Amino acid sequence: MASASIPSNPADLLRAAGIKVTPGRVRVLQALHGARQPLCHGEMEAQLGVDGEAAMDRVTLYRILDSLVACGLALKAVDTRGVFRFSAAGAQRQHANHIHFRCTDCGGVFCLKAEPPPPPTLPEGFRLRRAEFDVCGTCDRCSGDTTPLVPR
Amino acid sequence: MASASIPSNPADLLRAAGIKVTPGRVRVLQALHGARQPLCHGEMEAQLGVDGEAAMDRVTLYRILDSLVACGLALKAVDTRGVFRFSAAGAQRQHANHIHFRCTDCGGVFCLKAEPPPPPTLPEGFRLRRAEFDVCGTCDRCSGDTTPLVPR
DNA sequence: CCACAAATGCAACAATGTTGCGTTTGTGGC
DNA sequence: GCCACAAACGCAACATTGTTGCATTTGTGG
Repeated sequence: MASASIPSNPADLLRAAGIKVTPGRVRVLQALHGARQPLCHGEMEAQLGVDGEAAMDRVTLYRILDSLVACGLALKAVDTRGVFRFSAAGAQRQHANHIHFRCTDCGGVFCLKAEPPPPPTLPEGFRLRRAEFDVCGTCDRCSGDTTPLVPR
Repeated sequence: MASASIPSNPADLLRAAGIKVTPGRVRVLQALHGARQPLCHGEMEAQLGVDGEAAMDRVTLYRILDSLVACGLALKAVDTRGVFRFSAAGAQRQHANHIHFRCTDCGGVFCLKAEPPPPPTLPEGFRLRRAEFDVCGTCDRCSGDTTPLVPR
């Protein structure tokens, strides 16, 4: 097998990003890539404990996550409860060109066909970093059966 | 002047909502209505201190905010730093037909001229509750002076 | 005006995230 | 393979934001 020009295993990703390859970082990156949705700090701690290895220090985990975000290998966001959630960068690339629908009932995320709207023009001096169309409501299953969902 | 059928002062709003009218709640509701953007707990504490009256107990403020949310007089959301922000219910109506730009640096919210994009069509059975165009980056002041903002 | 439930103030606690500092470890150079 | 050094780690302590328990005060209906 020839050497991969597009690195995909955690160690290579870390090397390519220019930060040291440590067991902790490899484990965290693996966990992020294996996750089907962004993980918060606590979930990640639990996840890592399952590996059979000793649980990682809380602060170290925070620092690893920060370093991954800083070098672009991970993304940081905040959920509705105000907790930071981390996801592997690149995981969202496949989710680039369509809109997501979030079910507020079951928490599920669904991909819509529609293209995201173009970013708006900003006033002088403003810099756009991210523009996201946040669409939420209830999915087909959750809409159907029970919840009247406070129409007020 | 006839009795108002649409109550608008804090005390009447509280009465109409069916919860006790207390000085604290009136003050908080006034602050919320006077605010040009959602306030976090700390900002509200500061705001209330300015009134000349004694600052309110931290826990009491939390509970007042919760009670206002519970009876529908206030709305609770979470900002990018993971902090809860509260706004007067109805206050968002005047903010309905344009896009908001959120500065990730100073936390400020700015109103853009552009109209919000039309809501996407949903698959069968899905119910839309909210569609919001979330635009963020750095405002003119924060973009200008200091931060290189990790261009990497 | 009274009684009672609701609201408040205080203290303590809980969850999440950060800082300082001494020790360990990955990495480049030999 | 070995060394030195900076980066990463582990630990302890701290900071911020939000919550819970409980005794006291206060708004409201009668």
